[in-house]
Amino acid sequence: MLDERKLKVLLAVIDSYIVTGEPIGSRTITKFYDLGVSSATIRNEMSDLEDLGYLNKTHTSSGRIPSDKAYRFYVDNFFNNSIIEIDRNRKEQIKRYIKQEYKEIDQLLEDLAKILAHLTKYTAVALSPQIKETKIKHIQLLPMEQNQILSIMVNEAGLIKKSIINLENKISEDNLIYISNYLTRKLKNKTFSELVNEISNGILDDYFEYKNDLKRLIPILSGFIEDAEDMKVYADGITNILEFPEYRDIDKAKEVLSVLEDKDKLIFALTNNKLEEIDVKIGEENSHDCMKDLSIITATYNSEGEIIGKIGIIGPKRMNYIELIKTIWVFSESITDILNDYFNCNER
Amino acid sequence: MLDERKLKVLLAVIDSYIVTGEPIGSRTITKFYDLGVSSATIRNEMSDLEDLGYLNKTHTSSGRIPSDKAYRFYVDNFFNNSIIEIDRNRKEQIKRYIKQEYKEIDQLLEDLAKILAHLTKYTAVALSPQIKETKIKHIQLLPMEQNQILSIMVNEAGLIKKSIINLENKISEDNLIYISNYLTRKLKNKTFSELVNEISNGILDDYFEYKNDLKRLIPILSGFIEDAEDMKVYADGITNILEFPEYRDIDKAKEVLSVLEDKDKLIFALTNNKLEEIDVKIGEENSHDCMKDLSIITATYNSEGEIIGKIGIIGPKRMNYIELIKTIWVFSESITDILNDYFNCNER
DNA sequence: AATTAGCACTCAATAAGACAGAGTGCTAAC
DNA sequence: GTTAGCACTCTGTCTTATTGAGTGCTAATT
Repeated sequence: MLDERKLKVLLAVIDSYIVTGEPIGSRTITKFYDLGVSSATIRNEMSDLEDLGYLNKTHTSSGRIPSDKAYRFYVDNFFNNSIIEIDRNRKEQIKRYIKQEYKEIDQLLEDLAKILAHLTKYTAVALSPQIKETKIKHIQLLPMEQNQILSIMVNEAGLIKKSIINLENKISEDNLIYISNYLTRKLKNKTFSELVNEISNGILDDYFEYKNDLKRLIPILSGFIEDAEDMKVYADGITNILEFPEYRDIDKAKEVLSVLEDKDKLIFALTNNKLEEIDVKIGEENSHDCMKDLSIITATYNSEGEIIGKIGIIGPKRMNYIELIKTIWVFSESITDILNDYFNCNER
Repeated sequence: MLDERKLKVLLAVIDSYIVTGEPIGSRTITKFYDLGVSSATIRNEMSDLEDLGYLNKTHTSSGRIPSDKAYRFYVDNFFNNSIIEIDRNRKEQIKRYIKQEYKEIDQLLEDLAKILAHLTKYTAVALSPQIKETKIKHIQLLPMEQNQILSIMVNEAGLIKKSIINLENKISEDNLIYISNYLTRKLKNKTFSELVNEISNGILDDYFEYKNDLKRLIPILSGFIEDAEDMKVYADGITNILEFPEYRDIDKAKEVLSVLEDKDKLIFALTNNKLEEIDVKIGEENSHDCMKDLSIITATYNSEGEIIGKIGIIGPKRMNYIELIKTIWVFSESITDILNDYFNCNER
């Protein structure tokens, strides 16, 4: 579609703009990129590229900057999974940071977001597992004082969802233990969202000696499970954005920072895309209008072969996509590894 | 110490600077504050106030701005607990926001920080209970797969601390239940930090049939309790700071935002003061150098009559201390109320 | 003796003009 | 098809002038 020279010119513009953040003109290109033709020729090519939608101008006599289409073209053509020979060194480096054993995945994600932000100088975000889609490993009901019971559910990621439930009548401790075991046996390895269905489909309807007690619990448990929807997102390095010259202007900065501070918007940005290992959303491709000047790269992480969460970076569209994709890939792999090493509480 | 006219002038300067953020001169004071004397007189008074350390100039011919000493004087003289007739309306307003029942105090704090930030247009911070100083209400050990056990501790604030522990040899389920009950009986209503002491002092040394199993657990539990130190802090409205004209300058903004984004610094700022119901730190009074241009107002919240956490707001030193103190007071009271209503799992 | 009018002086912010630098687009020559 | 050359454009920066809000001092007034 683009002949070789046009391609070279386009890459030169992208490359230059990524590092300097300034529009680049034809003469500067001839000076810094060896294309073997004069600036006038470059000028003509650039004019063509502008007509084709790959380049923009900031004003009539300015140099050119890449359009969203140009970045998309760049990413699509110069990134493919083969590029990612897992960078062992970098992976080791990350793992060195993560010395301590993590008791909770949330702490791990928070720390990793911090490291990722520090390493890339962008804003890093991490989405904690969508509880609904993780598998239950253990259910336990515990007696508290009065008529309160504590319900605990442990999932495959070691994440523990717990709640204090108020009942009208007391259930004896022995019964609770019995019911716990029964529930665990019946529901183990189902996801939380399956669980809600199964309960209403009567999976728990067979004969069971504490059935009456169980019946009183079920509506409470279901309700409790339904609000397992709440996802958590960890963001770090929000202020890194201010280092970019495009946000020297405080009003622009305000606009983008308030988006980055808004967890709902972050969650939306992280969930509203395909569940691909690596996903890149450039500018206008973001469904949220407030993010049309930003790009976001996300990678998924897995537990037991299932995608359970995401980690990503957000920044101005002008970013070194290929490098960042590599970095984030390493992070997502590291999370998956760590989940397998530390949190797995299942029959290996 | 200050005669009445000086006091009036000082209050005029503070009042004006709080609302405009601009240095104020003698003529402007005569125009907007009715002091019954000419600008020349005000000028002389202002010069005196400067000598006394209450006012500063930004340059030789600028108007005056209040010094830290002036704010301190203002807060000390015009705030006393009697000012706070609890504003019932505002309290009801806040409680309306908090309709849903909270299962976890952390969620409550996060939401309240958001509301407080929204209401005040400052950065709001909330410190979750210092686990070490809260009382244990329940201890439970649960068997997982293989040699893992799950340990759960519930405290008075409904906050649940849990951990997966790897053991070398399995402990039977019955034994675990027995041990759990024993631990709960022995350690209930002690704080986590007392617990560490008591364990090493041999509180668990009396005869107990599963003593051998217990012995294997104790070092693990102690270690686990010790890192209960990690406090969580929730911050919201960080970007509100950018609305203040003093942070039009991006470098100043960067400086302060990176402080507000740094959870360690926030925790330090929230913990490094007296445990008073209301504490106000103005500029230089903050021990951290990076906060010398900021003020922070904190209020404590209680559970069972014991202070267990704090909520606060951070902003430029130019803030309406009295109003904000009132607001934050209402918030801290609301948290205390909610903790008593929802989370209390003790023998009332 | 305290207050005030008057005046010289200062500093910051703003606006206007000049100018340099990097760029485009077009035309004519190679 | 390429390129040299040139007129033109726009931004950013530098200088200079001007205005406005302020101070501090002195001398006159109450």
